[in-house]
Amino acid sequence: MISAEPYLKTQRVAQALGVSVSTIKRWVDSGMIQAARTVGKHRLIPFSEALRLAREQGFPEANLALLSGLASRPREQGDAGSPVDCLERLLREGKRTEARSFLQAYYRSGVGAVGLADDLIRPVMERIGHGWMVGSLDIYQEHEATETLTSGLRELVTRLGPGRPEGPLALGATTEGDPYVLPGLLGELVLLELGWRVRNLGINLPLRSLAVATLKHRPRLIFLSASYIRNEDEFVKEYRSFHESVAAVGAAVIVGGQALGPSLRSRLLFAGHGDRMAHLAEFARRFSPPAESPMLGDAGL
Amino acid sequence: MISAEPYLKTQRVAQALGVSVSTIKRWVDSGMIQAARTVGKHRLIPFSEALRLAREQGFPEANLALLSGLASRPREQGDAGSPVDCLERLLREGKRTEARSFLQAYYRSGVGAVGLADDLIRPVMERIGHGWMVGSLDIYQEHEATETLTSGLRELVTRLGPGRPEGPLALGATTEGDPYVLPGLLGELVLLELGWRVRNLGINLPLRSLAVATLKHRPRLIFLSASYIRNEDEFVKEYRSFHESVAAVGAAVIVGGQALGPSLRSRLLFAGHGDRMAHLAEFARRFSPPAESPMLGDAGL
DNA sequence: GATCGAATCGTCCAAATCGTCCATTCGATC
DNA sequence: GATCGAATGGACGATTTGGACGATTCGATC
Repeated sequence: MISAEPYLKTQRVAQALGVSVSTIKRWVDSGMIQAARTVGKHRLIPFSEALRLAREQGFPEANLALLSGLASRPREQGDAGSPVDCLERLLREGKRTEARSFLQAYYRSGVGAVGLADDLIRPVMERIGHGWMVGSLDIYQEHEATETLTSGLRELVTRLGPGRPEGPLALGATTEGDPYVLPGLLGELVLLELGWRVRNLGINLPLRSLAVATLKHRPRLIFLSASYIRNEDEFVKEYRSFHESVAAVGAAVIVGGQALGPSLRSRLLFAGHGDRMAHLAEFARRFSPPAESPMLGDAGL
Repeated sequence: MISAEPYLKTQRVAQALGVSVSTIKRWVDSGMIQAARTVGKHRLIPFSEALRLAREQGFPEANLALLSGLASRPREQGDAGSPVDCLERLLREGKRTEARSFLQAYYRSGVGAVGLADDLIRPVMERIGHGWMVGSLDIYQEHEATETLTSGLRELVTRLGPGRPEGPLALGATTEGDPYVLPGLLGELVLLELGWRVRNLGINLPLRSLAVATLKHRPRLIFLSASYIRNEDEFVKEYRSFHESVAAVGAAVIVGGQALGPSLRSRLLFAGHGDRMAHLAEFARRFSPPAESPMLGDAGL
């Protein structure tokens, strides 16, 4: 269960990040952490800010469990094996609540959205997909696994909040005919964690419509997931038209997904491509705080 | 009614501002917050005061709306008209956070899952769908609206929890080729509220696989939503095979969705049919022992 | 109108945070 | 090796906050 505690005090954040209270206070005062103040001048740090800082600064030993008020979970039954093994087992057995708890506990352990996506969810869903192919799993089990993960990820997305109001904007979408929600959700999570504002337009979106949204919202980044493409030639044609709108507003496109093999990619124009969320994160970092954030100027951390 | 209750109690404000109840009481007593009193000395804090405090503390307004589980908003902007009008406007304008808050506030106002589904979400989505048809809305806006509602509904589902362990089991699914997630989520919400355990197998599920799941989990009820059917004859054939499995475990099937017109329905065997969630609820009540409804209170967030 | 659980009341005190100052540490530079 | 600037961690009294307590009020239900 996700803690309902929305704001953290200095000591909590200090413990979580492994620094002193004084340092947290100084970081807040210098603007590195955006925090509100109580009438009595106490600092209130939004959960999302603490989490963003923890990931951005790359605290490997950050005890993110403290951020959520989550006591370190004792090893329960079923925790044997690697995290991937464990989650796969829970999903196969249809243990939704347990799977969701495990998912969120894993996230809290400090791996961040990228680790969650690339090291846990992706391999698990590959295995489940494989099990479905070879017949050891029924379709409904694959559906149920997706449903469970979707539910857990949406909870995390909601928890991370709408993003920083002044953060750069990213649009996310999945191509027409593509029914896979998980990549879009994971992308949203990754970018939220990096301080972006994200509008995830969901699955099965025609590129024409994504172009309209691009012109209207003028994002700095667009992440497009394509796990399935009905007609490649038609897709390429629509993509080129779409890319004109993108160029018009100066946005960057990063594409991903199994459907975009090398041959197809060679016919498209985009700023980045990646199979993993790590690629998306790396890419986004180059685009996120270059101009406006004074926080990186003083600290070469 | 959504627009009643112009005052907030101490606890609400405390949660919204991220401080304790004691602090709110002290602030009111010291005059920092102007508040009225009931005859029994309870503090009544005008929403505008809470809003002012939130601004002074430096929190974005959206946070306040989200965290206070807002049952009422000031009439400043946007709340004019019926709840349907209001939610439609928020969705059209892409105000996700506000729309989600509104959705949840509406639910908390006591209408229950059935009222939420039939009186708010269904008409709103009909309007949005209509706007898309006539071209006043782009596809991405329809997608975004669905995305927003999905997110809000999932949050409610998660909070209603996995259902009572001893409650009767229901399976939910949406037919193959049907991409609409909302009916399934609403059905899940309705049944959870009635004390059922629910396994929602999600969209785009072949009936063959639903049959397998039925044999394995042996539910008492199956709710099947069909907004789109590719091939009616094939569907009828598969449905009959599916219904054998259903009969084998003694489950009841209730079907719904636009795709199931009268002519098609006459060819199918089911225990119930309904266009509205009220039908599903009524039907489910007959199949489950009288259960107290675990309506979600204000303590959810 | 009577009843009952949940929320709030007022009051109290321990605990946490405030701002400030200073010693220490760590690189970079001279 | 010495020096300097920047960042950190800890200590100080003053202030603010959070939680506990029994009594009271609210609100929903019968």
